[in-house]
Order: sequence, then structure tokens, then C-alpha cells
Amino acid sequence: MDPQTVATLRAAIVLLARRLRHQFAGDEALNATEMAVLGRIARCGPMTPSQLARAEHMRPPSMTKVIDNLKKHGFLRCEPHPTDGRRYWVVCTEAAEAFIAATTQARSQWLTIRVADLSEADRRDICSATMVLTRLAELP
Amino acid sequence: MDPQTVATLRAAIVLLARRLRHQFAGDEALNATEMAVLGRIARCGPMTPSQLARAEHMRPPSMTKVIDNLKKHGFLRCEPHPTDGRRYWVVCTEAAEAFIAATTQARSQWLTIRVADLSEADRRDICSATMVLTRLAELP
DNA sequence: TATTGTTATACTCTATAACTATA
DNA sequence: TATAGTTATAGAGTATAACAATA
Repeated sequence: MDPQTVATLRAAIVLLARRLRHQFAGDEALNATEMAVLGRIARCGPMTPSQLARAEHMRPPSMTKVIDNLKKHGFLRCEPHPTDGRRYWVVCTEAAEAFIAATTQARSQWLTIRVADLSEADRRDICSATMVLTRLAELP
Repeated sequence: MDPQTVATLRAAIVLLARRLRHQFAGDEALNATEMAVLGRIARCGPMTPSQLARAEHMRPPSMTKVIDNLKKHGFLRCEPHPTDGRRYWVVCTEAAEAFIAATTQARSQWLTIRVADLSEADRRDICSATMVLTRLAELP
């Protein structure tokens, strides 16, 4: 993959991320990061704050704020770690699971509409790339 | 493309954008947006501030700041509009073209390294998707 | 002494509102 | 009166530094 293409990919991601961020403005007061954290716990099960920070590539103090806000919404609760008094498990509530189910579609609406307008071949490309992009994003 | 995949794509873009942003920290004091604006003018030729704001999906006051900073670096200069005293053309300097040529590779290094570690098939997927993602990002 | 997490604080990026100048 | 651009200000999101508690 030539340098020009990599640069183009980077530019596309930056611009798409800015446009996607807008779609959260009028929403249910959860931003993209908060939704990502919630989704991760829903997928992976209970995690500690520092595990979450590492997974989302954020600093622990930033994660503290994200967790605080999700707790205020009643989407997360904390459970003590059995052997380490410093740590705790961040757990998804049932309200969160219902929320995720109810809003996943709405949150992706902007993207869904535009993807639907693509050609069949383009949609196949995007679809295959989704898995690869996810792996890239999670890489160390 | 099912809603789950669209949601996954959204999450991947958000996380990738956050990780890419870090790669600019120690760099030459140009952030992702500034680089995108510079690249666009280099590709498309002179544009007015409001054309740039529309193209990058930003508000005009935000674009004013981006242009200011790029001018401070000597990467942009302004030329009067021939028929409208309110507008002006934002033009790429030679220094900017040299800068783009010299740093494009370095700026994409984080992504380049990770893409290079993918399988041949994955790289093909990402490559095809780059065009589609770019089109998605530019859509109205 | 090292690690986990929080508090306090500051920085970056972008937005809205109000303004000026030109059309 | 409408449009292009700027200035002033605010807010969201994330970082660093310093701290407390536990290992």
C-alpha cells in the first residue's frame, strides 16, 4: 500500500470522525467515547478502569470521567474486586443493554443512510474493511 | 450492510481517529485538521475560507483559526478576490508543497507500520475501502 | 516501592453569538 | 438586506501532574 493511499486513508478517517461526532450532538447525551466504552463492556464483560483505559487508548483520568458520566446515567455499576482493594469491576446494567439495543441503529443513522446509497460493490468493500479497520484500531 | 456492522465501523473510525491524533503530538505543530486543509488546497487549488469550511465540514470561525495558524507557518498566503472585496483566495505556498512532500510519509507512519503488518488480503480490503471511505467523508 | 484510581488543572479543537465590511 | 469573514467567548473531550489508598 503506497504512502499516498495511507495518507488518503488517514485524511478520510479524520474527516469521517469529525462528521460522526456531530451526529451525537442532539442525542441522548452520550458521546462517541462513552458509547464505545459501554459497547465494549457489553461485549467483553466487566473490566477495571485501567483495563478500559488501555483498551480505548485513553489516560486513566479521562476514563474516570467517562465512567462517572455513564454511572450517572445508570448504565454502569461498580463491584469490588475480590482480592485487590484498589481495583473494581465496571459492570453493564440492564438499562445499558436496553439502551444499546434501542439506540445502536439511531446512532449509526448518518452512516447507515450514506452507506445505503453506495453501490453494491462499494458496500462489499466497506463491509470487508470494517473488520480490518477494527483490528487496526485495537492493535498495540 | 446490517446495523451491527455499521455500528462496528463507526466505533472503529472513532477509535482510529483518537489514536491517529496522538501521532501528531510531537510533530511539527500541525494538527490533523490543518494538514487536511493544506492537503486539500494542494490538491484542489486556491479556495476561499468558506469553501474550505464547507469542504472540511467545519464552521467558518474554526476555519479562520486553522488558516491563521497555517499562515503563521508560511504555508498559506492570501490573494484578493478579483470581483468581491469580502472574499479572498487561500493559496498554497511552495514551502507548503515541500512540507507536504517531506512529511506525508512521517505523518502516516503509525498507520503505515500497522498496515504493513496486515495480510495481503487485508491490505487489499483496506486499499479498496480507502476510496469509498473518502467518498463517504465528502458526501453532503 | 509500585500500582490503581481520583482530583485538580490546563490544553486542543470546534462551536455559537455578535460584529464588520462588502455586495 | 444578505453574505463573507472575523472576534470574542464557551464548551466538549482529553491530557498531565499531584495525590490517596492499597499491594
